[in-house]
Amino acid sequence: MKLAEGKMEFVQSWGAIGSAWGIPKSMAQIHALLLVSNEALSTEDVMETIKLSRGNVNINLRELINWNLVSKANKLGERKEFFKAKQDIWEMAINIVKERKRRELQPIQSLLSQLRAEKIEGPAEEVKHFKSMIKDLDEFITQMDKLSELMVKLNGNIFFQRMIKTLS
Amino acid sequence: MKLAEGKMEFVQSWGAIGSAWGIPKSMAQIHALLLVSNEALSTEDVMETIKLSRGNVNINLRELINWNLVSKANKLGERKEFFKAKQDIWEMAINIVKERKRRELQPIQSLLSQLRAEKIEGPAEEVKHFKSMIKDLDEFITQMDKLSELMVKLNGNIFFQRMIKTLS
DNA sequence: TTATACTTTCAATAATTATTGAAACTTTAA
DNA sequence: TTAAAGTTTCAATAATTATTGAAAGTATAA
Repeated sequence: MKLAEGKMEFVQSWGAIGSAWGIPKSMAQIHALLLVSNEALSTEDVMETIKLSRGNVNINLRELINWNLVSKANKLGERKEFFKAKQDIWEMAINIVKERKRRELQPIQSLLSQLRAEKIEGPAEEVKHFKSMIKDLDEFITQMDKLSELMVKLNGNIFFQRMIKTLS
Repeated sequence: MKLAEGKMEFVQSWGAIGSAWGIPKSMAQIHALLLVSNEALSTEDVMETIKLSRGNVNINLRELINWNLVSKANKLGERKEFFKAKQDIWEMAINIVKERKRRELQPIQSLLSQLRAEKIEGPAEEVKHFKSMIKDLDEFITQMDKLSELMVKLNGNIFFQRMIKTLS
């Protein structure tokens, strides 16, 4: 298999996988292309390689930069902007976890703490069930939150990585 | 706040949150309703409470059963089927993790192992970069896979839960 | 066996989300 | 300055995904 084919296969599949992760297909494809590219690419390089419109590429590159998965790079003597994916996989994962946490965990937390603060009126038995459900969820989410922070803190800690590798 | 209002607020918000998690709104709403309900509900109970079509409720209940988040229950002397959410939050989380693993991790793993097996032709330097990217990703995904298995195994292990609570 | 209560299916439709592309804006070199 | 190169924006459109509802299917009691 030619290198170019391999790259394209990776780009296409990463796009499909992205969809399953709730990440727009183009965003995932662009990220994949930058990941497998040795050097920084321009907007036009990306547009041509994966046949996307300028607007799409521009918007998704910005989003990738927001997620801290991609950074701008300048090439000597070139006026254009170039883009490069951060290469450290562990760091990449941390950033995705952070982003998911923000999008997925935070809204739950604020809902639950709001409901916990309410005084609920109704049949004692049912109120008890409702309250305890909310409480359990809240505690669980708090634990997940801490687990993800732990992961961030242990970023690159080779000992921890070995531990996971060994266990299970 | 009345109990019924509290429940409905929870159901609505859980639906919105579900969307952010890539779970169909109706599915999340139905799950939420069953979570806060003291007793098992029939298809019609669900339809009426959250104003959804019969087909929708039927399909999503089946999906929730597949995920092992809901189970069927029979009521004495009733011909109808009733549905009840599994109440243990930790177990619920495990099942969601399993499902996500299946949907999100497995496709990546098969893509990566396929690409690792390929002989790639091209400029040595670039091939090296491509291969090492694929390898790093594969190793990382394997670690995540093990971490999730670990989580499943430690299901309900109060010691582990305390550890997380303390750390971070 | 048949009428009834209940469940499932799926083509049509609605709702949501992603993408395009052309116009407006910004920066730079001459 | 201003022309050219480059970037950003966003309303319109396309693509995808969820939902409906009516018709077909199944199980049960009499």
